[in-house]
Amino acid sequence: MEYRQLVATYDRLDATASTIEKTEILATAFEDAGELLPELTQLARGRLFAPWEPDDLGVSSSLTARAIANATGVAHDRVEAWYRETGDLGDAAALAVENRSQATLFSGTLDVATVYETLRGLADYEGAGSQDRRIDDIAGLLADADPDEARYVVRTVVGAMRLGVGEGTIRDAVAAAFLDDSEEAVSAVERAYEVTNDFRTVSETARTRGLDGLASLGVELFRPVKAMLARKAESVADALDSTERPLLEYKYDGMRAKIHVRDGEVRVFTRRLEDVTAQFPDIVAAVEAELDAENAIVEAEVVGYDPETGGPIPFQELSKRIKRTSDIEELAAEYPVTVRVFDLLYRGDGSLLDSPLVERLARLDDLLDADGETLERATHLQPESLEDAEAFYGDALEAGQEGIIVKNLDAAYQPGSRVGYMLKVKPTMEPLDLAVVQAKWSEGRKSEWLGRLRLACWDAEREELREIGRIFSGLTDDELRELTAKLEPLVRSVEGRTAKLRPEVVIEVEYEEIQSSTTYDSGYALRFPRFGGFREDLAPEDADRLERVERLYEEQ
DNA sequence: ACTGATTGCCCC
DNA sequence: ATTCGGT
DNA sequence: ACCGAATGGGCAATCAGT
Repeated sequence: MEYRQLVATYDRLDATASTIEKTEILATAFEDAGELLPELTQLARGRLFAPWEPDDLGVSSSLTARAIANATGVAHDRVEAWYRETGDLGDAAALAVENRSQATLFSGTLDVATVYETLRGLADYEGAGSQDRRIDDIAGLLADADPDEARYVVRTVVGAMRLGVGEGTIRDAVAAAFLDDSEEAVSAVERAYEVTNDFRTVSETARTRGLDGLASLGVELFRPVKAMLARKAESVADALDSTERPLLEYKYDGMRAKIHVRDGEVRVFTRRLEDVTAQFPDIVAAVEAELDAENAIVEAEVVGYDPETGGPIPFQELSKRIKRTSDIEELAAEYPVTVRVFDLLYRGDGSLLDSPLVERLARLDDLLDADGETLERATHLQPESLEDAEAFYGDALEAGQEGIIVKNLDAAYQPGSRVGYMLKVKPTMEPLDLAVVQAKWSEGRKSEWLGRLRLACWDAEREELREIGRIFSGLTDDELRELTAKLEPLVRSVEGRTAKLRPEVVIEVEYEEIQSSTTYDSGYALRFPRFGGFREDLAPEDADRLERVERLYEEQ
Protein backbone atom coordinates (compact mmCIF):
# COMPACT_ATOMS: atom_id res chain seq x y z
CA MET A 1 0.00 0.00 0.00
CA GLU A 2 1.39 3.36 -0.96
CA TYR A 3 1.97 5.76 1.90
CA ARG A 4 0.33 8.42 -0.27
CA GLN A 5 -3.01 6.65 0.23
CA LEU A 6 -2.61 6.75 3.98
CA VAL A 7 -1.68 10.44 3.75
CA ALA A 8 -4.93 11.09 1.88
CA THR A 9 -6.74 9.43 4.79
CA TYR A 10 -4.81 11.56 7.32
CA ASP A 11 -5.70 14.70 5.42
CA ARG A 12 -9.37 13.84 5.38
CA LEU A 13 -9.29 13.09 9.11
CA ASP A 14 -7.57 16.40 9.70
CA ALA A 15 -10.17 18.26 7.66
CA THR A 16 -13.27 17.04 9.49
CA ALA A 17 -14.31 17.83 13.04
CA SER A 18 -17.11 15.27 13.08
CA THR A 19 -16.29 12.10 14.99
CA ILE A 20 -18.86 10.24 12.91
CA GLU A 21 -17.07 11.18 9.72
CA LYS A 22 -13.69 10.35 11.23
CA THR A 23 -15.01 6.90 12.08
CA GLU A 24 -16.25 6.39 8.51
CA ILE A 25 -12.98 7.52 6.98
CA LEU A 26 -10.98 5.19 9.20
CA ALA A 27 -13.34 2.28 8.68
CA THR A 28 -12.89 2.56 4.93
CA ALA A 29 -9.12 2.63 5.36
CA PHE A 30 -9.24 -0.46 7.59
CA GLU A 31 -11.42 -2.34 5.10
CA ASP A 32 -8.93 -1.57 2.33
CA ALA A 33 -5.87 -2.37 4.40
CA GLY A 34 -5.78 -6.14 3.85
CA GLU A 35 -2.70 -7.69 5.43
CA LEU A 36 -1.51 -4.27 6.59
CA LEU A 37 -4.44 -3.85 8.96
CA PRO A 38 -2.48 -4.35 12.23
CA GLU A 39 0.09 -1.73 11.20
CA LEU A 40 -2.63 0.63 10.08
CA THR A 41 -4.49 0.51 13.39
CA GLN A 42 -1.27 1.60 15.07
CA LEU A 43 -0.38 4.24 12.50
CA ALA A 44 -3.85 5.76 12.68
CA ARG A 45 -2.94 7.06 16.13
CA GLY A 46 0.65 7.82 15.20
CA ARG A 47 1.81 4.94 17.37
CA LEU A 48 4.06 2.11 16.34
CA PHE A 49 3.96 -0.23 19.31
CA ALA A 50 1.44 -1.89 21.56
CA PRO A 51 1.37 -0.22 24.96
CA TRP A 52 3.38 -2.79 26.84
CA GLU A 53 6.18 -3.01 24.29
CA PRO A 54 9.27 -0.89 24.82
CA ASP A 55 8.71 1.88 22.35
CA ASP A 56 11.65 4.12 22.90
CA LEU A 57 12.45 5.47 19.44
CA GLY A 58 15.19 7.58 21.01
CA VAL A 59 14.38 10.49 18.76
CA SER A 60 12.07 13.41 19.05
CA SER A 61 11.98 16.98 17.87
CA SER A 62 15.59 18.10 17.85
CA LEU A 63 17.05 15.06 16.11
CA THR A 64 14.14 14.97 13.69
CA ALA A 65 14.82 18.58 12.76
CA ARG A 66 18.36 17.54 11.84
CA ALA A 67 17.01 14.66 9.77
CA ILE A 68 14.74 17.06 7.88
CA ALA A 69 17.67 19.34 7.15
CA ASN A 70 19.84 16.44 5.99
CA ALA A 71 17.15 15.00 3.74
CA THR A 72 16.23 18.23 2.03
CA GLY A 73 19.44 20.18 1.93
CA VAL A 74 17.63 23.02 3.67
CA ALA A 75 19.71 24.70 6.36
CA HIS A 76 19.04 23.42 9.87
CA ASP A 77 18.39 26.98 11.05
CA ARG A 78 15.62 27.37 8.51
CA VAL A 79 13.97 24.14 9.58
CA GLU A 80 14.12 25.32 13.17
CA ALA A 81 12.68 28.69 12.14
CA TRP A 82 9.74 27.02 10.38
CA TYR A 83 9.21 24.86 13.42
CA ARG A 84 9.07 27.98 15.55
CA GLU A 85 6.70 29.72 13.18
CA THR A 86 4.28 26.87 12.69
CA GLY A 87 4.63 25.22 16.07
CA ASP A 88 4.53 21.87 14.30
CA LEU A 89 7.59 20.00 13.17
CA GLY A 90 5.50 18.08 10.62
CA ASP A 91 4.51 21.31 8.92
CA ALA A 92 8.13 22.42 9.01
CA ALA A 93 9.08 19.16 7.29
CA ALA A 94 6.48 19.75 4.57
CA LEU A 95 7.88 23.22 3.98
CA ALA A 96 11.42 21.90 3.87
CA VAL A 97 10.50 19.26 1.29
CA GLU A 98 8.73 21.87 -0.83
CA ASN A 99 11.86 23.97 -0.75
CA ARG A 100 14.33 21.14 -1.10
CA SER A 101 17.61 22.06 -2.74
CA GLN A 102 18.42 20.90 -6.25
CA ALA A 103 21.27 18.85 -4.88
CA THR A 104 19.00 16.31 -3.22
CA LEU A 105 17.16 13.77 -5.28
CA PHE A 106 13.51 12.95 -4.94
CA SER A 107 13.77 9.33 -5.79
CA GLY A 108 10.31 7.88 -5.52
CA THR A 109 7.40 7.25 -3.32
CA LEU A 110 6.96 5.54 0.04
CA ASP A 111 4.91 2.54 0.98
CA VAL A 112 3.24 2.01 4.31
CA ALA A 113 5.17 -1.10 5.30
CA THR A 114 8.50 0.62 4.68
CA VAL A 115 7.54 3.60 6.82
CA TYR A 116 6.26 1.40 9.61
CA GLU A 117 9.24 -0.95 9.65
CA THR A 118 11.79 1.84 9.32
CA LEU A 119 10.34 3.82 12.19
CA ARG A 120 10.02 0.73 14.37
CA GLY A 121 13.63 -0.08 13.57
CA LEU A 122 14.79 3.18 15.17
CA ALA A 123 14.24 1.63 18.55
CA ASP A 124 16.78 -1.12 17.87
CA TYR A 125 19.84 1.08 17.50
CA GLU A 126 22.10 1.35 20.51
CA GLY A 127 25.51 2.67 21.41
CA ALA A 128 27.83 5.18 19.82
CA GLY A 129 26.54 6.64 16.60
CA SER A 130 23.02 5.38 17.16
CA GLN A 131 21.58 8.86 16.98
CA ASP A 132 23.25 9.37 13.61
CA ARG A 133 21.78 6.12 12.35
CA ARG A 134 18.34 7.19 13.50
CA ILE A 135 18.74 10.54 11.78
CA ASP A 136 19.91 8.79 8.61
CA ASP A 137 16.90 6.47 8.60
CA ILE A 138 14.41 9.27 9.07
CA ALA A 139 16.22 11.35 6.46
CA GLY A 140 16.03 8.36 4.12
CA LEU A 141 12.27 8.28 4.41
CA LEU A 142 11.99 12.03 3.97
CA ALA A 143 14.22 11.95 0.92
CA ASP A 144 11.59 9.78 -0.77
CA ALA A 145 8.63 11.77 0.50
CA ASP A 146 6.53 14.48 -1.02
CA PRO A 147 5.58 17.36 1.31
CA ASP A 148 2.40 15.78 2.61
CA GLU A 149 4.07 12.44 3.22
CA ALA A 150 6.90 14.19 5.05
CA ARG A 151 4.41 15.96 7.33
CA TYR A 152 2.94 12.72 8.62
CA VAL A 153 6.18 10.76 8.79
CA VAL A 154 7.51 13.47 11.08
CA ARG A 155 4.32 13.68 13.13
CA THR A 156 4.52 9.94 13.64
CA VAL A 157 8.12 10.20 14.79
CA VAL A 158 7.38 12.90 17.33
CA GLY A 159 4.18 11.15 18.43
CA ALA A 160 1.77 14.02 17.79
CA MET A 161 -0.59 13.34 14.89
CA ARG A 162 -3.19 15.83 16.13
CA LEU A 163 -5.87 14.34 13.91
CA GLY A 164 -8.49 13.99 16.62
CA VAL A 165 -8.13 10.22 16.39
CA GLY A 166 -7.63 8.29 19.59
CA GLU A 167 -8.62 4.98 21.07
CA GLY A 168 -12.33 5.66 20.95
CA THR A 169 -12.31 6.46 17.24
CA ILE A 170 -10.20 3.41 16.39
CA ARG A 171 -12.60 1.27 18.41
CA ASP A 172 -15.65 2.57 16.54
CA ALA A 173 -13.90 2.26 13.18
CA VAL A 174 -12.87 -1.35 13.77
CA ALA A 175 -16.46 -2.19 14.66
CA ALA A 176 -17.82 -0.33 11.64
CA ALA A 177 -15.33 -1.94 9.27
CA PHE A 178 -15.67 -5.59 10.27
CA LEU A 179 -18.87 -5.87 12.30
CA ASP A 180 -21.49 -3.14 12.31
CA ASP A 181 -22.19 0.07 14.15
CA SER A 182 -24.46 -1.54 16.76
CA GLU A 183 -23.79 -0.99 20.42
CA GLU A 184 -23.12 -4.69 20.77
CA ALA A 185 -20.37 -4.62 18.18
CA VAL A 186 -18.74 -1.52 19.65
CA SER A 187 -18.80 -3.04 23.15
CA ALA A 188 -17.25 -6.24 21.85
CA VAL A 189 -14.35 -4.33 20.31
CA GLU A 190 -13.99 -2.22 23.41
CA ARG A 191 -13.96 -5.23 25.69
CA ALA A 192 -11.37 -6.97 23.57
CA TYR A 193 -9.20 -3.87 23.65
CA GLU A 194 -9.52 -3.47 27.40
CA VAL A 195 -8.18 -6.94 28.06
CA THR A 196 -5.55 -7.12 25.31
CA ASN A 197 -4.44 -3.49 25.14
CA ASP A 198 -3.49 -4.12 21.54
CA PHE A 199 -5.43 -2.83 18.56
CA ARG A 200 -3.32 -4.97 16.22
CA THR A 201 -4.71 -8.11 17.83
CA VAL A 202 -8.21 -6.70 18.13
CA SER A 203 -8.53 -5.47 14.55
CA GLU A 204 -7.06 -8.64 13.06
CA THR A 205 -9.37 -10.78 15.19
CA ALA A 206 -12.40 -8.73 14.22
CA ARG A 207 -11.47 -9.01 10.55
CA THR A 208 -10.83 -12.73 10.46
CA ARG A 209 -13.06 -14.12 13.19
CA GLY A 210 -15.74 -11.52 13.82
CA LEU A 211 -17.77 -11.12 16.97
CA ASP A 212 -17.12 -14.64 18.23
CA GLY A 213 -13.40 -14.19 17.81
CA LEU A 214 -13.45 -10.98 19.83
CA ALA A 215 -15.45 -12.66 22.57
CA SER A 216 -12.80 -15.37 22.82
CA LEU A 217 -10.13 -12.79 23.67
CA GLY A 218 -9.98 -12.81 27.44
CA VAL A 219 -7.74 -11.85 30.32
CA GLU A 220 -4.36 -13.54 30.04
CA LEU A 221 -1.62 -13.65 32.61
CA PHE A 222 1.42 -11.49 31.75
CA ARG A 223 -0.72 -9.46 29.34
CA PRO A 224 -1.82 -6.42 31.33
CA VAL A 225 -5.43 -5.31 31.47
CA LYS A 226 -6.18 -1.59 31.24
CA ALA A 227 -6.40 0.03 34.64
CA MET A 228 -9.64 1.26 36.15
CA LEU A 229 -9.24 4.99 36.77
CA ALA A 230 -10.89 7.23 39.33
CA ARG A 231 -12.75 10.46 38.67
CA LYS A 232 -12.60 13.46 40.92
CA ALA A 233 -15.34 14.24 43.45
CA GLU A 234 -15.64 17.63 45.09
CA SER A 235 -16.30 16.31 48.57
CA VAL A 236 -16.83 13.18 50.60
CA ALA A 237 -20.53 13.95 50.66
CA ASP A 238 -20.72 14.26 46.87
CA ALA A 239 -18.85 11.02 46.41
CA LEU A 240 -21.14 9.14 48.79
CA ASP A 241 -24.23 10.63 47.15
CA SER A 242 -23.36 9.10 43.82
CA THR A 243 -22.23 5.71 45.13
CA GLU A 244 -24.77 2.96 45.83
CA ARG A 245 -22.85 0.77 48.23
CA PRO A 246 -19.67 2.61 49.09
CA LEU A 247 -16.33 1.24 50.14
CA LEU A 248 -13.68 3.78 51.16
CA GLU A 249 -9.95 3.28 50.79
CA TYR A 250 -6.94 5.45 51.53
CA LYS A 251 -5.47 7.05 48.41
CA TYR A 252 -1.71 6.66 48.63
CA ASP A 253 0.91 8.74 46.84
CA GLY A 254 2.85 5.96 45.19
CA MET A 255 2.98 3.93 42.02
CA ARG A 256 0.01 1.99 40.69
CA ALA A 257 1.05 -1.62 40.18
CA LYS A 258 -0.57 -4.59 38.53
CA ILE A 259 0.99 -7.78 39.81
CA HIS A 260 0.60 -10.96 37.76
CA VAL A 261 1.42 -14.44 39.05
CA ARG A 262 1.61 -17.26 36.51
CA ASP A 263 2.56 -20.74 37.66
CA GLY A 264 4.20 -19.10 40.65
CA GLU A 265 6.24 -16.62 38.56
CA VAL A 266 5.66 -12.97 39.48
CA ARG A 267 5.65 -9.92 37.21
CA VAL A 268 5.00 -6.31 38.12
CA PHE A 269 3.49 -3.80 35.68
CA THR A 270 2.94 -0.04 35.94
CA ARG A 271 -0.29 1.74 35.14
CA ARG A 272 0.96 2.30 31.58
CA LEU A 273 1.76 -1.40 31.44
CA GLU A 274 5.53 -1.14 31.59
CA ASP A 275 7.18 -4.23 33.05
CA VAL A 276 9.07 -3.14 36.18
CA THR A 277 9.65 -6.59 37.66
CA ALA A 278 13.42 -6.13 37.55
CA GLN A 279 13.16 -2.89 39.54
CA PHE A 280 11.19 -4.41 42.41
CA PRO A 281 12.72 -7.72 43.53
CA ASP A 282 11.38 -6.96 47.01
CA ILE A 283 7.83 -6.99 45.67
CA VAL A 284 8.44 -10.27 43.86
CA ALA A 285 9.76 -11.85 47.06
CA ALA A 286 6.87 -10.46 49.10
CA VAL A 287 4.27 -11.78 46.66
CA GLU A 288 5.91 -15.21 46.69
CA ALA A 289 5.85 -15.23 50.47
CA GLU A 290 2.57 -13.53 51.26
CA LEU A 291 0.16 -14.29 48.43
CA ASP A 292 -1.26 -17.77 48.38
CA ALA A 293 -1.81 -18.21 44.63
CA GLU A 294 -0.04 -19.87 41.72
CA ASN A 295 -2.11 -17.87 39.22
CA ALA A 296 -3.53 -14.46 39.98
CA ILE A 297 -3.64 -10.76 39.12
CA VAL A 298 -3.72 -8.34 42.02
CA GLU A 299 -3.73 -4.58 41.86
CA ALA A 300 -2.01 -2.36 44.38
CA GLU A 301 -0.37 0.95 45.16
CA VAL A 302 3.35 0.66 45.85
CA VAL A 303 4.22 3.12 48.61
CA GLY A 304 7.71 4.07 49.73
CA TYR A 305 8.63 4.60 53.36
CA ASP A 306 11.61 5.82 55.29
CA PRO A 307 13.33 2.79 56.87
CA GLU A 308 14.51 4.94 59.79
CA THR A 309 11.22 6.48 60.78
CA GLY A 310 8.71 4.27 59.00
CA GLY A 311 6.98 7.40 57.71
CA PRO A 312 5.88 8.00 54.11
CA ILE A 313 8.41 9.50 51.67
CA PRO A 314 7.76 11.95 48.80
CA PHE A 315 6.86 10.37 45.50
CA GLN A 316 10.04 11.87 44.00
CA GLU A 317 12.11 9.49 46.11
CA LEU A 318 10.13 6.38 45.26
CA SER A 319 10.33 7.33 41.60
CA LYS A 320 14.08 6.83 41.68
CA ARG A 321 13.40 3.12 41.73
CA ILE A 322 10.98 2.91 38.82
CA LYS A 323 13.40 3.11 35.89
CA ARG A 324 16.53 2.11 37.69
CA THR A 325 18.65 -0.61 36.09
CA SER A 326 21.72 -0.65 38.34
CA ASP A 327 22.19 -0.99 42.10
CA ILE A 328 18.66 -2.32 42.37
CA GLU A 329 19.21 -3.97 45.76
CA GLU A 330 20.81 -0.87 47.27
CA LEU A 331 17.92 1.29 46.11
CA ALA A 332 15.44 -1.27 47.47
CA ALA A 333 17.14 -1.05 50.87
CA GLU A 334 17.24 2.74 50.79
CA TYR A 335 13.65 3.13 49.64
CA PRO A 336 11.71 0.10 50.89
CA VAL A 337 8.06 -0.21 49.93
CA THR A 338 4.82 -1.56 51.21
CA VAL A 339 2.33 -2.92 48.72
CA ARG A 340 -1.18 -1.71 49.48
CA VAL A 341 -3.37 -4.22 47.68
CA PHE A 342 -6.87 -3.20 46.65
CA ASP A 343 -8.19 -5.52 43.96
CA LEU A 344 -8.08 -9.04 42.53
CA LEU A 345 -8.70 -9.33 38.78
CA TYR A 346 -7.90 -12.97 38.19
CA ARG A 347 -7.66 -16.03 40.31
CA GLY A 348 -6.84 -19.65 39.61
CA ASP A 349 -8.12 -20.19 36.12
CA GLY A 350 -10.38 -17.28 35.42
CA SER A 351 -11.06 -13.59 35.12
CA LEU A 352 -12.89 -11.80 37.89
CA LEU A 353 -13.49 -8.61 35.93
CA ASP A 354 -17.23 -9.19 35.84
CA SER A 355 -17.54 -10.09 39.52
CA PRO A 356 -18.69 -7.36 41.88
CA LEU A 357 -16.03 -5.67 43.96
CA VAL A 358 -17.35 -7.24 47.18
CA GLU A 359 -16.66 -10.69 45.77
CA ARG A 360 -13.25 -9.80 44.36
CA LEU A 361 -12.21 -8.44 47.75
CA ALA A 362 -13.48 -11.50 49.62
CA ARG A 363 -11.35 -13.69 47.36
CA LEU A 364 -8.41 -11.33 47.74
CA ASP A 365 -8.60 -11.65 51.53
CA ASP A 366 -8.53 -15.43 51.13
CA LEU A 367 -5.20 -15.21 49.31
CA LEU A 368 -3.45 -12.64 51.49
CA ASP A 369 -1.30 -13.65 54.41
CA ALA A 370 -2.90 -11.77 57.31
CA ASP A 371 0.50 -11.32 59.00
CA GLY A 372 2.36 -10.35 55.84
CA GLU A 373 4.92 -7.59 56.27
CA THR A 374 4.84 -6.05 52.82
CA LEU A 375 1.52 -6.95 51.25
CA GLU A 376 -1.37 -5.38 53.03
CA ARG A 377 -4.91 -4.44 52.08
CA ALA A 378 -5.25 -0.71 51.48
CA THR A 379 -6.76 0.76 54.64
CA HIS A 380 -10.51 0.63 54.05
CA LEU A 381 -13.92 1.16 55.58
CA GLN A 382 -17.51 0.44 54.72
CA PRO A 383 -19.07 3.60 56.17
CA GLU A 384 -22.34 3.58 58.07
CA SER A 385 -22.84 7.31 57.69
CA LEU A 386 -21.44 10.49 56.20
CA GLU A 387 -19.82 11.24 59.57
CA ASP A 388 -18.07 7.88 59.42
CA ALA A 389 -16.79 8.63 55.97
CA GLU A 390 -15.59 12.11 56.84
CA ALA A 391 -13.78 10.83 59.89
CA PHE A 392 -12.08 8.21 57.72
CA TYR A 393 -11.06 10.93 55.25
CA GLY A 394 -9.63 12.91 58.16
CA ASP A 395 -7.66 9.85 59.27
CA ALA A 396 -6.22 9.41 55.81
CA LEU A 397 -4.97 13.00 55.72
CA GLU A 398 -3.73 12.73 59.29
CA ALA A 399 -1.71 9.68 58.26
CA GLY A 400 -0.04 11.77 55.56
CA GLN A 401 -1.89 10.17 52.63
CA GLU A 402 -3.39 12.00 49.64
CA GLY A 403 -7.06 11.45 50.37
CA ILE A 404 -9.53 8.65 49.80
CA ILE A 405 -10.99 6.58 46.99
CA VAL A 406 -14.71 5.82 46.98
CA LYS A 407 -15.73 2.59 45.25
CA ASN A 408 -18.98 0.79 44.68
CA LEU A 409 -19.04 -2.72 46.18
CA ASP A 410 -21.60 -3.85 43.62
CA ALA A 411 -19.63 -2.72 40.58
CA ALA A 412 -17.62 -4.87 38.20
CA TYR A 413 -14.04 -3.95 37.32
CA GLN A 414 -14.41 -1.37 34.57
CA PRO A 415 -11.12 -0.65 32.79
CA GLY A 416 -10.60 2.98 31.84
CA SER A 417 -12.26 6.06 33.26
CA ARG A 418 -16.05 5.91 33.46
CA VAL A 419 -18.71 7.51 35.47
CA GLY A 420 -20.18 5.53 38.32
CA TYR A 421 -17.32 3.23 39.23
CA MET A 422 -14.69 4.98 41.29
CA LEU A 423 -14.17 8.46 42.74
CA LYS A 424 -11.28 10.18 44.46
CA VAL A 425 -11.47 12.91 47.07
CA LYS A 426 -8.44 15.08 47.77
CA PRO A 427 -8.08 18.35 49.69
CA THR A 428 -7.49 21.58 47.78
CA MET A 429 -4.44 23.62 48.69
CA GLU A 430 -4.47 27.35 49.31
CA PRO A 431 -3.58 28.96 45.97
CA LEU A 432 -0.44 31.06 45.49
CA ASP A 433 -0.21 34.47 43.83
CA LEU A 434 2.77 34.44 41.49
CA ALA A 435 4.43 36.82 39.04
CA VAL A 436 4.69 35.89 35.35
CA VAL A 437 8.32 36.25 34.22
CA GLN A 438 8.36 34.31 30.96
CA ALA A 439 5.92 32.84 28.45
CA LYS A 440 6.00 30.55 25.43
CA TRP A 441 3.78 30.44 22.40
CA SER A 442 1.68 27.30 22.62
CA GLU A 443 1.40 24.44 20.12
CA GLY A 444 -1.34 23.17 17.85
CA ARG A 445 -4.70 24.86 18.06
CA LYS A 446 -3.34 27.29 20.63
CA SER A 447 -0.16 28.18 18.77
CA GLU A 448 -1.13 31.83 18.27
CA TRP A 449 -1.34 32.40 21.99
CA LEU A 450 1.17 33.04 24.70
CA GLY A 451 0.59 30.44 27.36
CA ARG A 452 3.03 28.17 29.17
CA LEU A 453 3.98 30.72 31.80
CA ARG A 454 7.04 30.68 33.98
CA LEU A 455 6.29 31.93 37.46
CA ALA A 456 8.08 33.44 40.41
CA CYS A 457 7.46 34.25 44.04
CA TRP A 458 8.91 37.21 45.91
CA ASP A 459 12.02 36.91 48.03
CA ALA A 460 11.50 39.74 50.52
CA GLU A 461 15.01 39.46 51.95
CA ARG A 462 16.81 39.87 48.64
CA GLU A 463 13.99 41.95 47.14
CA GLU A 464 13.86 39.92 43.96
CA LEU A 465 11.72 37.35 42.22
CA ARG A 466 12.57 33.68 42.53
CA GLU A 467 11.28 31.15 40.04
CA ILE A 468 9.04 28.36 41.23
CA GLY A 469 7.87 26.62 38.05
CA ARG A 470 5.41 26.93 35.20
CA ILE A 471 1.71 26.64 34.71
CA PHE A 472 0.22 23.92 32.63
CA SER A 473 -3.51 24.19 32.33
CA GLY A 474 -6.61 25.84 33.60
CA LEU A 475 -6.83 28.64 31.06
CA THR A 476 -9.91 28.89 28.90
CA ASP A 477 -9.50 30.13 25.34
CA ASP A 478 -10.84 33.52 26.39
CA GLU A 479 -8.36 33.73 29.24
CA LEU A 480 -5.52 32.70 26.92
CA ARG A 481 -6.54 35.47 24.54
CA GLU A 482 -6.67 37.98 27.38
CA LEU A 483 -3.35 36.75 28.72
CA THR A 484 -1.70 37.14 25.33
CA ALA A 485 -2.95 40.71 25.07
CA LYS A 486 -1.62 41.50 28.54
CA LEU A 487 1.78 39.91 27.99
CA GLU A 488 2.68 40.98 24.48
CA PRO A 489 3.46 44.60 25.51
CA LEU A 490 5.73 43.25 28.24
CA VAL A 491 7.98 41.21 25.95
CA ARG A 492 11.62 42.10 26.51
CA SER A 493 13.23 39.56 24.21
CA VAL A 494 12.28 36.56 22.13
CA GLU A 495 14.21 33.35 21.66
CA GLY A 496 12.52 30.66 19.61
CA ARG A 497 8.98 30.38 20.89
CA THR A 498 9.96 31.76 24.29
CA ALA A 499 9.40 35.37 25.34
CA LYS A 500 11.09 36.93 28.36
CA LEU A 501 8.78 39.42 30.05
CA ARG A 502 8.85 42.42 32.30
CA PRO A 503 7.28 40.93 35.41
CA GLU A 504 4.10 42.93 35.80
CA VAL A 505 1.31 40.39 35.60
CA VAL A 506 0.38 38.42 38.72
CA ILE A 507 -1.87 35.37 38.64
CA GLU A 508 -3.39 32.99 41.11
CA VAL A 509 -2.07 29.45 40.84
CA GLU A 510 -3.66 26.25 42.13
CA TYR A 511 -1.63 23.10 42.69
CA GLU A 512 -1.61 19.74 44.45
CA GLU A 513 1.62 19.94 46.35
CA ILE A 514 4.83 21.92 46.84
CA GLN A 515 7.93 19.91 45.97
CA SER A 516 11.56 20.65 46.61
CA SER A 517 13.32 21.43 43.35
CA THR A 518 16.80 21.86 41.96
CA THR A 519 15.42 23.23 38.69
CA TYR A 520 14.14 26.54 40.05
CA ASP A 521 16.08 29.08 42.05
CA SER A 522 13.43 29.34 44.74
CA GLY A 523 14.30 25.75 45.61
CA TYR A 524 10.65 24.76 45.21
CA ALA A 525 8.29 23.70 42.44
CA LEU A 526 4.58 23.04 42.21
CA ARG A 527 3.00 19.67 41.45
CA PHE A 528 0.17 19.96 38.89
CA PRO A 529 0.06 23.76 38.77
CA ARG A 530 -2.91 25.38 37.05
CA PHE A 531 -4.29 28.84 36.42
CA GLY A 532 -6.73 30.14 38.99
CA GLY A 533 -7.36 33.68 37.73
CA PHE A 534 -5.76 37.09 37.21
CA ARG A 535 -4.75 39.23 40.18
CA GLU A 536 -5.08 42.67 38.59
CA ASP A 537 -4.79 44.17 42.07
CA LEU A 538 -1.27 42.86 42.69
CA ALA A 539 2.18 43.98 41.61
CA PRO A 540 5.12 41.55 41.43
CA GLU A 541 6.37 42.63 44.84
CA ASP A 542 2.96 41.63 46.17
CA ALA A 543 3.36 38.05 44.94
CA ASP A 544 3.47 35.40 47.61
CA ARG A 545 6.66 35.42 49.64
CA LEU A 546 9.23 32.68 49.49
CA GLU A 547 8.75 32.41 53.26
CA ARG A 548 5.13 31.46 52.77
CA VAL A 549 6.08 28.83 50.21
CA GLU A 550 8.59 27.42 52.68
CA ARG A 551 5.99 27.37 55.41
CA LEU A 552 3.40 25.63 53.23
CA TYR A 553 6.02 23.09 52.17
CA GLU A 554 6.78 22.26 55.79
CA GLU A 555 3.12 22.04 56.73
CA GLN A 556 1.91 19.60 54.10
C1' DA B 1 35.73 9.87 32.92
C1' DC B 2 32.95 13.53 33.13
C1' DT B 3 29.13 17.00 31.65
C1' DG B 4 25.15 18.65 29.38
C1' DA B 5 21.37 17.83 26.31
C1' DT B 6 17.72 14.89 25.11
C1' DT B 7 14.19 11.46 25.72
C1' DG B 8 9.96 9.06 27.55
C1' DC B 9 1.88 6.23 24.75
C1' DC B 10 7.87 7.56 31.86
C1' DC B 11 5.97 8.04 36.73
C1' DC B 12 2.82 11.19 39.19
C1' DA C 1 -1.35 13.79 36.26
C1' DT C 2 -5.35 18.18 35.25
C1' DT C 3 -8.18 20.96 32.49
C1' DC C 4 -10.58 22.64 28.50
C1' DG C 5 -13.36 22.42 24.13
C1' DG C 6 -15.87 19.79 20.61
C1' DT C 7 -19.35 16.52 19.66
C1' DA D 1 -20.79 11.61 29.00
C1' DC D 2 -17.00 10.82 26.30
C1' DC D 3 -12.97 11.84 23.75
C1' DG D 4 -8.76 14.08 22.33
C1' DA D 5 -5.31 17.70 22.85
C1' DA D 6 -2.10 20.27 25.44
C1' DT D 7 0.33 21.08 29.35
C1' DG D 8 3.20 20.68 34.57
C1' DG D 9 7.73 18.48 37.92
C1' DG D 10 11.21 15.09 38.21
C1' DC D 11 13.42 10.80 37.57
C1' DA D 12 17.16 7.37 35.16
C1' DA D 13 19.02 6.24 30.93
C1' DT D 14 21.40 7.36 26.83
C1' DC D 15 24.54 9.56 23.94
C1' DA D 16 27.40 13.47 21.87
C1' DG D 17 31.06 16.14 22.97
C1' DT D 18 35.09 17.05 25.46
